[in-house]
Formats: sequence, structure tokens, C-alpha cells
Amino acid sequence: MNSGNKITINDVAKAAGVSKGTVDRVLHNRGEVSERSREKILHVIEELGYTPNFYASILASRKNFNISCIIPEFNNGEFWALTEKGIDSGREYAGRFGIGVSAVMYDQYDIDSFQSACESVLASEPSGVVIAPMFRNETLKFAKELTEMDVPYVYIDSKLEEDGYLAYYGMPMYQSGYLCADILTDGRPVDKIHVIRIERDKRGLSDPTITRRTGFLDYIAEHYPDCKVENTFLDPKDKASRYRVLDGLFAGDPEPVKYIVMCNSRVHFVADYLRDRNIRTCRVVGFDVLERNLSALREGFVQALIAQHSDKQAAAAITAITDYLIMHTVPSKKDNYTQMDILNRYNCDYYL
Amino acid sequence: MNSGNKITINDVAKAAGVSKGTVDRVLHNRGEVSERSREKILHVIEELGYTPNFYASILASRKNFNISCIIPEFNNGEFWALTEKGIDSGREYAGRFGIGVSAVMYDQYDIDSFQSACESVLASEPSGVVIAPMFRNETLKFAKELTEMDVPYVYIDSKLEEDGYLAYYGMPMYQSGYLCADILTDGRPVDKIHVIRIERDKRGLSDPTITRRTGFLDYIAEHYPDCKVENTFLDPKDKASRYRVLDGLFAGDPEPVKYIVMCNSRVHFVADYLRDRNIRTCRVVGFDVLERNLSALREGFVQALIAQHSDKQAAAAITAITDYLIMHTVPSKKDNYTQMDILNRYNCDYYL
DNA sequence: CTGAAAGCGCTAACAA
DNA sequence: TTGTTAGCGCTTTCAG
Repeated sequence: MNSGNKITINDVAKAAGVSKGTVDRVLHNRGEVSERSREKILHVIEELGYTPNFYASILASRKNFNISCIIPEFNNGEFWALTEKGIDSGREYAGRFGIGVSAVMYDQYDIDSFQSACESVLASEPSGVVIAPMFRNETLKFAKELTEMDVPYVYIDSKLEEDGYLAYYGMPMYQSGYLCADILTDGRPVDKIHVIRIERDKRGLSDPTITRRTGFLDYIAEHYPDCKVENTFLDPKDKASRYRVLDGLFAGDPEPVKYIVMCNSRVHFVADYLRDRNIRTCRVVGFDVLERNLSALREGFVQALIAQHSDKQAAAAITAITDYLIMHTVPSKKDNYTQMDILNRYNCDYYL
Repeated sequence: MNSGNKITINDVAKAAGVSKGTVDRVLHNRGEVSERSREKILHVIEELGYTPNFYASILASRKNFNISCIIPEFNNGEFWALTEKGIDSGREYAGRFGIGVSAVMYDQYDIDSFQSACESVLASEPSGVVIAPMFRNETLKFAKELTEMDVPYVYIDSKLEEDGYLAYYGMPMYQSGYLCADILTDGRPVDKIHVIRIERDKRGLSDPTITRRTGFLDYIAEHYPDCKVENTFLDPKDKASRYRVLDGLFAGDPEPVKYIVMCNSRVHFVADYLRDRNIRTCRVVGFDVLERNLSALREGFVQALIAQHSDKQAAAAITAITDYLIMHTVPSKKDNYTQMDILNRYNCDYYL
């Protein structure tokens, strides 16, 4: 790794009594070397403690690596925007090695768009890919093709159960729900909790936060078995409808609404409502540092946010592939679980 | 930054009608170039969008950069151990560019040792230094000398009011105390809080956590003006004495001890006592992720820890200097305040 | 199967 | 003040 050492490929060649061309051949396993030479060279390398200077290597081999990132498309201020920032900083790192990084987006509610994203990436013959998977079977198929083409890939956000990937960077979803419940209840008994969810209209797509919600519910069941949990569904595209539903919730419930949680990044839907109705009597907890969530946190309409550095995940993914491509190193850990950050009004301004 | 571009110093030379030697001269401001050529070259560089390939640059100039880090010495498991880990990962990064990184430690209770650390670093003619300052005047003097020698330096942990430094990476101390108070009180009125402190015996050395304690007290005064705050001092080197003092605290106080805070990293002193006496009725909050603090957190003798990635600070410092040395970039932000992490038993295992 | 040689883009003498 | 030249350590033809 350290290029500060002095012994070069020339030293090795000399010591082994061959030319550097031959040394290079064994270094890169491109055959055509007699067993005798190979062994001799390997031995000398070992003995001298030779490590290649990959700056010289990069310079000499004008290869053209490129990394593709496949993530859901998004609007400004949404969850995946942060991931894209991470891609940007990953791109800067990779760029230093002359490696290009491109992002291709898909509609997370549309399998076809995911498939065509994968196809177009495959067609571009990437040197490596990072992928935030949403569709299980399609991803599995894609992963298999990548493996066959011998291109390394790393998962971010979530991963599948196959294990051909180079690395994974994501949040421990179950634990994040568990933690969230502790933060919401403040470790004290609670009578009733309202879980606000998003209507997933199209084609019964799987809910990516189901594992998190399970963690949340498990905590409640374990600590406060008597606590009631009520689900309420909001339409992400229809503000008026959301207000109607929430009005119903606040008016209709015999006991006042006190504890509210959302297991996805849209807690600002609730915060907006509370702000407009000037309701400050709820304890509200949600996830992720969208700008709108942060505002709600600062203004006191949300008490806490569980956050993760999803930008770092993307950046780490790109770094991992870059290092793999350039210096053939694999990440020290294959599965990397991001820390879960607890944000409140007093520490949120120092986040990001 | 991106070396993927194709235009080289040769292209520039050709387009400007000079030789690459001359281009190199203006690139590195090493004079001896006519105003005419300089302007022409600068213009061409602009026009072509030339950016240097610093791998070639590194390769060609076999410079011998080295970075020195000056931090307090420590025992296993103490606060500064984490910083050293960060130095290690910074060393890995710098090593890729053939830059060596060395750490020199000083006794944070001994000015002389700090001075001699500085002197020895100065004598080694470092290319850059990162420093965790503990002694104001001596650091100021040191900084001045570095500036004169034209060697870049970055502060970690805390910084001084002068501004010759390249960057600073540290925690917002005041805010961390403020946050801590919020966590300790859980946002609810409290009658009395015990602030446990460390006896600073020698020479009345300044307490590095005083700013943090101020933040803590300000929060309490602002939110709960009637809350009593009592200071208790512990001897870091004498366990028996600590137990005596704490026994006195728990026995002597008319009202039961309920809220305990320590503004430094030694909350494990309190936790050890509580564990031994099997006291589980206190809410205890402290700072930093020492292994002993984490155990206490897991076992429930400490309810929360405010933490920072001090390893990242050191690593970032080294990265900043490396990038400055190699590609002449300055950090995008000069003062970098680390995020403050709130740890409890449910998220601490995913930290670090 | 192997060696020789020509670069990769840049730096740093050394001449001029 | 400037051009020329010899490398830095490695990759990659191209001959043998």
C-alpha cells in the first residue's frame, strides 16, 4: 500500500535474473511464464518485500475504468438526494485515479424502469457498479450477470441474501426501528402510539421499511405489551387528503393523540400538518435528515430524528470499488452497518 | 482534480509556443519566466482546461514529505487512543502518496514535555503538522514558528484564536454541554444535579472541558433556574478515595442522588462505583466512547454518552495536509465541527 | 517463453 | 529567461 518503499520492479527483475517484462507478467498473472521463473520471481518478491507503486502503474496503463451507480430517482430534498451527494464525493475520489463515475436512476415504483436501468448499465460495460436494490428478483438476476462478466458490485442501502457482492454499506433496519421506539417512548410506559404510514398504491410493491417497523413493534411489545398501536395511512401525493385523514385522527380519537411515529423519511407530512393546525402536544419521531424534517425538528414539531449518513454509504461504496480496481484491495469488512444517529434540536445543526 | 482528462503539459506547451519546462515553471511559480510567457501560458491553461496529473507529478518528483502529529500520551482505552487510531488511518492515506506520518506524544500535565515535543518536531523539519493543543502560549509560539518555516498545520480537538492554521477539526464544546444537559434531564424539570469533576492537582492547569461545563450549566439555568447543581471532585489516580467521596455523596445528601453528569471522558469512574454498590436509581450521562464507558452504557449504569468521532478528526487532519501537499488544495471549510452523537444502549453497538 | 524498448505526464537538472 | 534531456516505476508492444 505504502509507496514510500524503495524497491522497484527493476530490483526484483535483477535479483531474479530476468527482465522486468517477465516480472510484470507474473505480477498480473498473464501466463506465458515458465514455472521456474515464476517461482523464482515470487520468491524474490517475498524476500525483498516488494510492493508495486500503483501511481506508476496507473500512469503507464492508460486503462479506462468507469463505475456506474444505480439508485432510485428523486426530487430535490428527498432521501436519495443525499445519496447522490455521496456519489459526487465518491466521484471526486475515483476521479483522482482517472475513473469516471456515472449515476443511472430508476423509478422505484416501476420494475420495468429498474430493469432497463440494469440493462443500460450492463451495456456500458462498467468496471464496477454500486446498486441500491428495490426489486429482489431482478437484482438477483442482475447480480448474476455482473458476476459472470466479472465486474465487482457493491450494495448500498439494502442488500440481498446472495453473496457475490464486494461489500455492503447500509443501516441496520431492524435495530433502527427498535431504537426509534426507545426514543419515542423515552423509556417510559405509553398507552397508545400512532404509526403513520404511506399508502403504497401501485402493484402492491413491497414496503422497504417493513423491517424497521418490525423492530419498532417488537420493542413496544417487549416493553409495553399493553400499549395500543394504531396504523394510519397517508397519500404521499395528496395533501388535502392527508389533512383530512389527520383531522379525522385528531378529532375522532377518544383519547388525545400523543405519540406519533413514521418509519420512513416523510415525517414532514405530519409536521406540516401539526404546524398548520398549531398542535404542539405530540411527541413525534421520524427518520432521515431531509431539509423539511430538519426544519420541523428545529421548530419543535418533531422531537427526534433517527438518521444515517447515507451520503457516506455511497461514497464508501465507490471508494471500495476504486480501491479494488486500482490496488486490488478488498474492503476489510464486507458488511458495513452505518451508525444510527439520534438527532434533536440541540445537535442537528452540527450534522452533515 | 480529475486526471481523466487528456490534455497534458505538452499540449499546453505546444499551444503556448514554449517548452514544457517553462510551463512547469509557471505551474509552480518558480519564477524565472517572462511576463509574456507566463500570461500566454496561463491563458492557454485556462482555455484548454488543463489540470495537472499529479500521479505523474508524484512519480517524477521524488520528494520526501512527512507529517508529524502532536497529541497527549495516553494509556490503553483512554480518550486519545481513538485519536491514534485516526492517525493510523490517516497514515494509510498519506502512505499512498509516499508521505510518512509520525506521532509524538506529550504529557498533558507537563508544559515542558509539550515544549520539547514541539522542538523535536521542529527539528525534524516536517512538511506539515497536526496538533492537539493543551497549552495556549506555547502553542501560539509553536504556530508562529511553523508559519515562519512555511509548514502547514492543522488543529484537532481544540484550536486557538490565531488563524494561521490550515484547518481545524473538533467538537463544538459549548454546544456539547448544552446538549448533554438536555439528554440528562430528558427535557423535564429536575431538582438537583450532581456534576462530578476531576481533581486537577498539578500547577492549576486549565480544565479542557470548562467550555462544555459552561454550556451544560447555561442550559440548566435557562430551563430550570431552580435546579441545584452540586460539584464533587474525584481523584483520577485513587480509586479508594473516589469510593469514599461517592459514598459520602450518596449517604450524606438529604435528598437521593438522582442525576449525575461528567463533562469529561471519565464517567466510567462513576459507573464502576454504581456497579460495585449495585445502585441503579441514577440517571448518568457522560462523554466519549471509551471501552469502559461503553460497557457501563450496555449494562445500564450510564444512560447516555455524548460522543464524537475523534478518530475521524485526526484522519481528516492528515488527509487535509496530504491533499495540500500533493495537490495544493485547501480544505473547503477551515473550521470543521464534528457532529455530536447521542449514544444509548440501542445504538452504541453500531458506533465506530 | 522472454527481453528490449518505447512511452505514460511530469520534474529537475543542465545548458544555452 | 528558456529549451533540452534524463529519468520516476510501470505497462505494453514487438521481436525473437
